[in-house]
Amino acid sequence: MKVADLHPWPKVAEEALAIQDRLRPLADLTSAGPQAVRTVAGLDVAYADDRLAAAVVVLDAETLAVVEEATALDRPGFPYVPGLFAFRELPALVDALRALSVTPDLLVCDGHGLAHPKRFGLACHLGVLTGLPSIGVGKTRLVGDYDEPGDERGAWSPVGDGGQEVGRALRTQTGVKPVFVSVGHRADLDTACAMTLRLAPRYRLPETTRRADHLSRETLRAR
DNA sequence: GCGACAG
DNA sequence: ATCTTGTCGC
Repeated sequence: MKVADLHPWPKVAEEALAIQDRLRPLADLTSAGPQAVRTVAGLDVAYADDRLAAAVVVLDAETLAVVEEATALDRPGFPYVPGLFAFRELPALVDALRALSVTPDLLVCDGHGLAHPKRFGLACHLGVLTGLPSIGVGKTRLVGDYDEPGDERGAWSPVGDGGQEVGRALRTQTGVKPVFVSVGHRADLDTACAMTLRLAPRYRLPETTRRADHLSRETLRAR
């Protein structure tokens, strides 16, 4: 699929923050989620020494069967800084997406979207660059406060920050720690949570990110 | 000054 | 993210 050219890549935090400020207005945080989601893409990155491997796995949203996979190798071009995480993984993720022959209906990122200190996490950034609906599903909280959701699968509680609901702590499996869902681009929070639940019928994390996680690791091993 | 801090 | 043995449970 086609992805817009990346903006000049930042070298230091100051430049990265400026880019987030410039792109933030482009994120669509109010549209209803996509009406017909037939394919969903999961993205993840694995690290080893001074290398990293990005993987994208497209699944049939109905059967969760794999439709297509793509990977890309890269070197970390930016240090890990909470809040600027996207600048570390985006180049490789975009390369992997470009190698895809199909254009997925939704992107499921491992990390946050709106639930970010500047309201522009990886999911928002990737959504803006691709123009595709995207959501963020993180394993741990980055910002905000929340009450522990009920113990049953499907239970959730709002994650509030600065007086607004930036995401939700969603229990995808009974008795298991919740995941943190937030809007990225062109998708509403209800749809994001519904999709996350559909994608996680058996495990805590959605099949999309589980599949992408495995693929990124084996890509690294295969060198 | 003291914590908190996606992956 | 990654470094790592055993252990509890379905």
